[in-house]
Amino acid sequence: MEVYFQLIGDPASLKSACSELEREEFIGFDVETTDLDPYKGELRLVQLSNGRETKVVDMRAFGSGDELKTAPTLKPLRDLLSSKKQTKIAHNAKFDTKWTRHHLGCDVENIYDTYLASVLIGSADGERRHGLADVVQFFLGRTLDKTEQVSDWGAAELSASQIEYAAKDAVIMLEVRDRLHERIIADGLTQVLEIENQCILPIAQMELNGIYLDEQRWREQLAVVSKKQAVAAEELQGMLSAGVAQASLFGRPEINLDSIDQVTNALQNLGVPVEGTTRAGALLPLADKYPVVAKLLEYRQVAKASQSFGENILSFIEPATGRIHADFRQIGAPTGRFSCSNPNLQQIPHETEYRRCFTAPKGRKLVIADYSQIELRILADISKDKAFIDAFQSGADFHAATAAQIFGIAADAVTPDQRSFAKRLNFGVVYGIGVQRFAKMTGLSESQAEDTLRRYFATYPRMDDWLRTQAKSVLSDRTARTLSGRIARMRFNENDRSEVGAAQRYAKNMPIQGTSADILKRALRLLHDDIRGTSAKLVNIVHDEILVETDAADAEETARKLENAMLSAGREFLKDVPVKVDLTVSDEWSK
DNA sequence: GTGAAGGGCCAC
DNA sequence: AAACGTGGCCCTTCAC
Repeated sequence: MEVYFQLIGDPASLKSACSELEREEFIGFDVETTDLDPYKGELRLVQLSNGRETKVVDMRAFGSGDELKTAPTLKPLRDLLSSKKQTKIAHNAKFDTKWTRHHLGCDVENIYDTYLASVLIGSADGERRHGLADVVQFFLGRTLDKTEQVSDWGAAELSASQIEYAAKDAVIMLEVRDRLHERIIADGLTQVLEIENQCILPIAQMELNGIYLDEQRWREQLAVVSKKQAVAAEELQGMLSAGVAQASLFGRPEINLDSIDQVTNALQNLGVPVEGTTRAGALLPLADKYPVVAKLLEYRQVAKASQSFGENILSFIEPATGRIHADFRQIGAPTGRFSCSNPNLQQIPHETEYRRCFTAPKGRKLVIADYSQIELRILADISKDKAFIDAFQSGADFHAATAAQIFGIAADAVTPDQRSFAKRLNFGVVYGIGVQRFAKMTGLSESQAEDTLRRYFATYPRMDDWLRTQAKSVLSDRTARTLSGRIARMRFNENDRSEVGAAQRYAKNMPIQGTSADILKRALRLLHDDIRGTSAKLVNIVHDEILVETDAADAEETARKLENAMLSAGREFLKDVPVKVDLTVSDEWSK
């Protein structure tokens, strides 16, 4: 395929190129960089295409480092990218957007992400890869050569092949979008794609913002845990060795305490009845009778703490900012939930000792907001169950209300145990819990558990209907959708009871979990638009929780904006159930 | 040496 | 143990 491009290396050419492109409705957009990390590398090329010809801007011609952010000669480029008039089509636009924000100093507006579009379509199609070359192959039936992607973009002189490659990636975006968009419309995915496209900018900004971790506090906590681990390891080693058949010539045989095989073996030699798994839930009943089991559980706990939440997380502190810039995958799960890695900021232990290490720097505050019982509210709204909705509308303690209903007592007579029981039941229902699991969870006999579930579902008959409908329709449909239209396809062998059961539970849970993700993403955009230009910075999200860092003086205003964004987003989806957000303003990520 | 799988466990 | 949904990280084990 012949590629037409113009290499741009002077202000006058850039200006005329940008005014040409201003007249376009769609612009293919791509960048080439010397690193994957905008805090480490250089923005080398910016490519803009109208689908016929590509403008390849050589950024070195306009300055280096921070100069680019303010260079007046780059204003036409900034204006074009931040204009809402033309749609900028990019593949995995979070990447290009981060580089543009950090090196050019502007936001890319009106983004169409062909990567996210392909992922959304793929959820309905089944497994497929979503790299640009894969998408081009699948949707256009053409082969795209990506070998130059990993070439040296820091070279003094870029080769003709490199520039041609750069141009090609941008020019093809328009055609890719056209084909993807036919499927987006046909599959009923326009609303969810809009939510995703609008969410890119907030996430790109959040990754650049990073979150501040008080290294000294973290190290203090780590020291405490490491010491506990050493003590527990020593004690456990001693207790386990007693059961090993023969001591070696060199004294007590060492058991690898992290080896399930070796530990199981040692426990069995001591007469502890372990078979199959050694996970905490299974061992807990044995802990009373066997001190060595209790010690193992203690060791596991501190080992997990010091291994998963120890020194390693400190290595993610970016020297340039002193903060942690994790990777967020916008469609991390088919339900639409985010996933997070390097490090995973969504799995920091809830204990204060850990969370309090994530702090606001001096003069700043953290505004922390989370949706209250959002998944149960979604279930109430989707199922339109009157008693369920009433319980939320009354504003009463929802779990206590459920307890009162299933135990047939007055709301003010509910004991803490009964409330806790109802809470576990409410959560279990969202996951499609069955009689057996519920019985084990609560210690009830199976017939008692069955009876309790029957009473529960009798209390909320329309919810029962909805769950049953989901379980039934998935058998023929093999799909489930959220309120935004996000779709997930299930693959299962209809003759395999456990696979069918899993698909049915997924069909119950996916619309609930996924609608929660829809709402959060919508909230992130509303928040982004409302805090732009203020001291407030998005720093973390954890499924139903948003953390914003702000100047202390602006904390109250930021809190109001965050609450409003979350409530508005929730109300766009939930028509019959009130949305509730809990807010905290603090110096650290804890209450 | 490296990578995948399995087990376990952290979050919501 | 698990017929309770979604992720990622750490460690061991084992194959290449």
